[in-house]
Amino acid sequence: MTTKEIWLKRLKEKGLRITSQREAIVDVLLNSEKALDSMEVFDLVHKDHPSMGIVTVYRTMDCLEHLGLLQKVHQDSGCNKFLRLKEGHHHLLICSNCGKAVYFEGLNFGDQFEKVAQQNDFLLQDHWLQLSGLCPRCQKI
Amino acid sequence: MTTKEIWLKRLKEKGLRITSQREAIVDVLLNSEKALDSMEVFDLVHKDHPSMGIVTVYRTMDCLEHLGLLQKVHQDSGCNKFLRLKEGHHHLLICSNCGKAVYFEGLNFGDQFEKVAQQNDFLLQDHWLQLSGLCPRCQKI
DNA sequence: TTGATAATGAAAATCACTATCAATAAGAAA
DNA sequence: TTTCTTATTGATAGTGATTTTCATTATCAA
Repeated sequence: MTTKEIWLKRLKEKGLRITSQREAIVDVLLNSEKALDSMEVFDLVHKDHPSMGIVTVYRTMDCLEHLGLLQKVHQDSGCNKFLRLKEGHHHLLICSNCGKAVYFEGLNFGDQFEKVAQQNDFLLQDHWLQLSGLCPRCQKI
Repeated sequence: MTTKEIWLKRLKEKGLRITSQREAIVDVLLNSEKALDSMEVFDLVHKDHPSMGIVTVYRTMDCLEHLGLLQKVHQDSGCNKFLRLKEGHHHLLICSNCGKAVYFEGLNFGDQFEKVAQQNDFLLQDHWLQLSGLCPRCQKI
């Protein structure tokens, strides 16, 4: 089962309908290696679906986020971009030039974070870690 | 010299003027233990300065950010909140309930971050780490 | 094939923020 | 202190991104 099929199945399970617009938006999101905002998705989708309205993009992105398929990514360039969410625990490495996003695992600072929280009498709930730099391609430019 | 005096001196050094509005805004920011957005600052300042316009708050916050006295803080509740910036390298621990923000030091993951970047052929430029949990007060509620 | 209703697109409304501009006030110089 | 330059202010209008509304359309279960 492809990722697209999984996503569409997820929509169906919630009683939501599969429309050609939603399929087109999902296609764009699954084929992008960087986080996209609604306007960027709209522009990309518009080529094949000239009649699609921007409002449908906003609504669909929102819907996919609520289903846990997309996540918001925070960057200096804005906090309204969405990236396909990867299952499990991981962090993000983002190219500061082109926006390419890579999930990585292997770092586990849980104990240290817990210690810092205790030192400040906080009850730790979550953490947020993101690395930024230049991806291989952008280093060569 | 109080922090307020330092901030006002900083303004003066740049040829900027000390106005009663700016003083009032600085007071609010220095007395807040959580990050505030412009509207929140406006509401707090408005009590003593009913004639102050929201535009002045926007301008002053912007100005203080450029002077390196304030920094933008990203949270689920919004990415337009400002917090007084602490000098040196540090990270933030934020209460998910009341927003109280505490700077902490002592964690240095530079080497590990560098390693992850190399594994992905990225040239590391920056990192962003934030812990969230319940502050002492909010744990008791 | 039908029918209930979810989804769509267009337009209007809202929101946060920015730009414009005449009036005001800070503060350096006289 | 008074004067004068000009930074700052507040009101207003303007902008761009997102949302709400609503009549029309399309999905999909029966």
